[in-house]
Amino acid sequence: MSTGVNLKELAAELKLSPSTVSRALNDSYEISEATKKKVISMAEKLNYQPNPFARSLRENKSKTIAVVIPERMSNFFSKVVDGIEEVTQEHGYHLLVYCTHEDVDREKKIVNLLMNGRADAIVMSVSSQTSDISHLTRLHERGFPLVFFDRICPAIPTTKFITNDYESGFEGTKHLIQQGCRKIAFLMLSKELSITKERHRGYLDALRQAGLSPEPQLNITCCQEEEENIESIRKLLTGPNRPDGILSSVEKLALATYHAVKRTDLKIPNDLKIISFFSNLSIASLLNPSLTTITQPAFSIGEECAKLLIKKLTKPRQPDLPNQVITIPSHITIRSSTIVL
Amino acid sequence: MSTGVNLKELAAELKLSPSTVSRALNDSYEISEATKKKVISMAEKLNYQPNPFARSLRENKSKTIAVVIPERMSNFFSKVVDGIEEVTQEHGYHLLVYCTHEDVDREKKIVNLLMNGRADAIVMSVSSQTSDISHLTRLHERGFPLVFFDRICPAIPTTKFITNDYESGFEGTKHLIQQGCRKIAFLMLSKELSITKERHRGYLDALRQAGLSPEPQLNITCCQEEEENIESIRKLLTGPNRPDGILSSVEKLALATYHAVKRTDLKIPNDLKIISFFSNLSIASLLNPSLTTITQPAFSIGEECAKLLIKKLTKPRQPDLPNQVITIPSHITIRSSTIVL
DNA sequence: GCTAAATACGGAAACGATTGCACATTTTAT
DNA sequence: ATAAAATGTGCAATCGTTTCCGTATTTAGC
Repeated sequence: MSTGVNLKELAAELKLSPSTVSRALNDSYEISEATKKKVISMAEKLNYQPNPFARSLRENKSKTIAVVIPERMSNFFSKVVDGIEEVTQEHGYHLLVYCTHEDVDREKKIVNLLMNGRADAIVMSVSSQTSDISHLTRLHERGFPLVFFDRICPAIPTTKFITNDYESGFEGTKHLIQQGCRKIAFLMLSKELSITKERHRGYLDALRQAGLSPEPQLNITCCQEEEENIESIRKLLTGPNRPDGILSSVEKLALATYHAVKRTDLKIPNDLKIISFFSNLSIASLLNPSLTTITQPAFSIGEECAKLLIKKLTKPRQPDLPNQVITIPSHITIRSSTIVL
Repeated sequence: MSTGVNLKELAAELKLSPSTVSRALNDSYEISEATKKKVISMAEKLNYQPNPFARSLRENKSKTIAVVIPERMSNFFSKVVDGIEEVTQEHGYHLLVYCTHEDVDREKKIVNLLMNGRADAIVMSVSSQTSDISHLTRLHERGFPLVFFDRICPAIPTTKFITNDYESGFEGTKHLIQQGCRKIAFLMLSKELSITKERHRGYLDALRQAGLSPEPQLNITCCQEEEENIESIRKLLTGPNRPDGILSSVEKLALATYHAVKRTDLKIPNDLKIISFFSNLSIASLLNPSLTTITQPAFSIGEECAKLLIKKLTKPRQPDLPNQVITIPSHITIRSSTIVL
């Protein structure tokens, strides 16, 4: 419906051939400065816009990057996408954004759809339900540029961007121990997730280093239903084996914990201390009491993913994306949820 | 790089012509069931994926919808996009998502980029800085399918989806008055915004109905810098003309108000009552005190936008999008920030 | 003054799909 | 038995670019 002029019409108007006009617009050395000027001014006058599909078809690239995330209602993922957009937009790239809602089947469908070349690359964070990664290996084996961030697939030999999950888990736990906690629970979304594994490893090592023995009942695997999570945590908090500290490996479980605590007569931080991976600093300081957070550099992670891909896609003869894990450190901000005054 | 088989190769493999194969895959009546079977099974075997750009070029449609929002870090906009994706995905549509960061220039650039047909339609919420809407009228005049939601352009004759802003502003203010407020401030992002105007109109009418006179100094226009907003609000709260109630027309300003209050020794709800348009229910109830909210049906808004566009784009001879405003009502949830026990 | 190179441009193929038209074969109608 | 219609398939144009060639004109070199 939005049919402006095309190259042929523009050429006819200029009494030139389409090939000349195309070259002029692409600033080819074969075209004289005089005709370049004429072509450009006429193109502007007629508001010529090259058809992106014709170009994509011919050049076999779409100037589009697909972003696949498990949820939109998360400060972390929103910031990552902002970071990606910040650098891709400068280079004229467009962003297709897909949300899996933590559903592997949806993830597979999306990935399979993307195999037809609609996007030149994918940057993704896998769903918490993803254990079979055949759809991703297939994609990668076809040579499709793919980078992971945060929730990565270690088995796929490409570049991954993460934060220092192990250290953060370790330091977070250590902080709780230093504040006097002896029974520390670990909250996670899924055991499959790379981030859970690493953060949990840090948690365990910190416990061991302090001479505390890990208790399996203190590891809580949550689900997608907020209400269900709140109840699981409430039961934990009112049960016989009540923790005195909580390390939450994802943002939403910290909020669930606050909800759960409201249903008990426990007080944070006196009866329970909590620290969480959390990206929404404004909210963290407004919670009551304010939440001690491990803040991931979400925006930077997005930027780095995008920079790498842009380099790969725009420079002439780039090698495959190297199989490496790039770590951008998080930082801990201590607030009231772990400090008894 | 991800070059699978194309139609010609698939046809060669089957010893058929490309046209026959194309028709078979598109379930044309001209092709016998026998060959359809053969073609389909071979297509699956070779994992044939039609090239989306060739198809788009030929059919002059992209199966893509562009979404333009002012920010990603907002529960409201995230939910709207989720709603849009929910219905578009079913119909095989893809979503290009752009964020203007409340910047008109970025908005114009994005809209101009979209004029080349990369997307079949646009669904958008304008930036708070948008007063010149020439880029949008141009788009619409070219016949480009365009729908607005929440922050709409009343001057552009197309379909817009909003919530009952006037009534919500009215009822919210009325609620504050019923709780004893006499000096009610109104917080907004920009006077230009459709939502500000309507919500403010409701606010003014509620004041008048209660015999209260509106005071211009109680209308606070905020900006993009959270810290700056917090300080403006703090000054308001500690100044000589201190309000005893606040109606915040957007989510982020409610949070800024909570921050500002923390810097004073005022107590919510005793010294100050607050109600806000707010979509993150989980957070609203965790704030201290919990926040009385006007909740917009974000997901439904997204769904409705998408349903309308899908109908327009997939049914054969659809008329232009009608010039109408469709209202989906918000609802007020009273919590502690407006109720003195 | 004649060849060689440089300059500036046009013609046409190609990218991968869809589709109007033609055509051969079979079926139906008379 | 023959014309007409129905069926199943192929050829080739088309969508709007880019780019490989080819070529005409000018400039340079000796």
